[in-house]
Amino acid sequence: MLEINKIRLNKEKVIELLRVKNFKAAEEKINNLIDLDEKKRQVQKQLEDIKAELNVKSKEIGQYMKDGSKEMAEKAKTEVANLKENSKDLEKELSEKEQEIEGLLLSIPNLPHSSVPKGKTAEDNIVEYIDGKIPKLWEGATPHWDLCAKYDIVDFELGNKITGSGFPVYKGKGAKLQRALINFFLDEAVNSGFAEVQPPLMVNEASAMATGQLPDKEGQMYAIPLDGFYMIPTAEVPITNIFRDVIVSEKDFPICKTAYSQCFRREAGSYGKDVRGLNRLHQFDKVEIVCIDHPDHSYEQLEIMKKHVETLLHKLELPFRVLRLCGGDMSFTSALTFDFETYSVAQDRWLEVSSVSNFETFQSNRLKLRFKNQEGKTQLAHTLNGSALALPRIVASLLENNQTPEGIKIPKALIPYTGFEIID
RNA sequence: GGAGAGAUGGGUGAGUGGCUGAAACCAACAGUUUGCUAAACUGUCGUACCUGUAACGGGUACCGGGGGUUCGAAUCCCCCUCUCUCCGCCA
Repeated sequence: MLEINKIRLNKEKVIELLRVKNFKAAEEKINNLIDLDEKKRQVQKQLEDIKAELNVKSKEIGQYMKDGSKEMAEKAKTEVANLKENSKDLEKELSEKEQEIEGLLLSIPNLPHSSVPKGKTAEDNIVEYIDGKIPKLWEGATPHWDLCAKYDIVDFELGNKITGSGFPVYKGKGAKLQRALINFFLDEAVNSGFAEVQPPLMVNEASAMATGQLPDKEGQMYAIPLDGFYMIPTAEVPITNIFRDVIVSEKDFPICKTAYSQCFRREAGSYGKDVRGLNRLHQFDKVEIVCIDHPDHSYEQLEIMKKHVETLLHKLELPFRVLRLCGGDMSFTSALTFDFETYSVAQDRWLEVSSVSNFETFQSNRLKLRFKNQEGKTQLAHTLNGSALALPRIVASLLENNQTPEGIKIPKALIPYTGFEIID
């Protein structure tokens, strides 16, 4: 959520930046917002003046009662009654205005960083660089879903029976590979200075609201209405909520956390080859990294996080490219996002395996995550997060790229974790 | 799931209708003293919003959350959430 005061002070700039994000009706909404805010403040001032008077009068009544001057007290009481009548309408108006403003603010996306390219769709993203060699496959090479069946390591049909599509059952070496990747990613993150946490997989409404899943993305999450909980779509939600309503100490920056969790996404509306095999699941595993940092240093931290993801992909020996997302393809909450995509040879396509973003103060404003700056004032911190990494597409790429007539070769870095060198 | 107790500022904890934005202690921060550390002493020490002065000023709200009673609520009433203790169940 953007800060109303900043919008007020930089109206033109805000509108201009919202256009980069292809936000429709930017000018109209911002004007409306500023107008509402102006009126709200007028009403608030009137109301508070009345309340101040009420408070004074109430104290006087107390004094009259003590002195025994009943008449004076009664007189003051009628005066107070009138004031109260006026304040009721104002109070109603104020809360209406506040709700309207809140609603509007929630509907406005984060402002893009100055380096974000203009553009509407994924086509307009900028390829920053491509890293690694794309392997040549042997003649009998097939997409990962065939390999999963061939080696009996991921069973989609069985998952369909137990739950439904998008809930695969990992078996044998497939299950072990999952465990290996999770441990590998966690160990790497911890070695890079991220503190490990194991958060709940369900969150309450307040948490989902604070990180922006609610109200707009409600349909993306699995809900448990009986208890008012939501299954987490990413560990970002519980980890970031550690810092909800918290004032951190400036000397603790950067605060870096990592967590493994399973993630649950309804992915309503997805279909076709995009969702085949491991490409898109309703339940999947991911190791997430989250950082909280000082506004002056958050973009340096973003680079550190990018480097970390790069290192993981190098160690897994996967070819990848890094995209700087354009305004139209970025998420609602992000100010700058880099996507990492591995090349999955048998499918002949790039698969998104990580997304690393700086949210600046967009999340922390709703979270009320602040720190005391050097002048002793509280100020919103910057939040960042990234996947490091999401498993299914990594598995897809590993299976496809490393397939040989003898079986699927495990990258060196992973062998200590799997305990085997080949899936056959 | 049953019974009871409770929720106050960073922490402990006082406060049952106006003198309480909230005692006291601890922690923290700043200063004085000291050869350094420690101790002692002095001071500061919640958040948000509105307003804006020559002024570090003025105002409003907040004592788990929401609603109510009252001229006036941390204090009384109702609902909810959470915590603790005992019992039950259980990996």
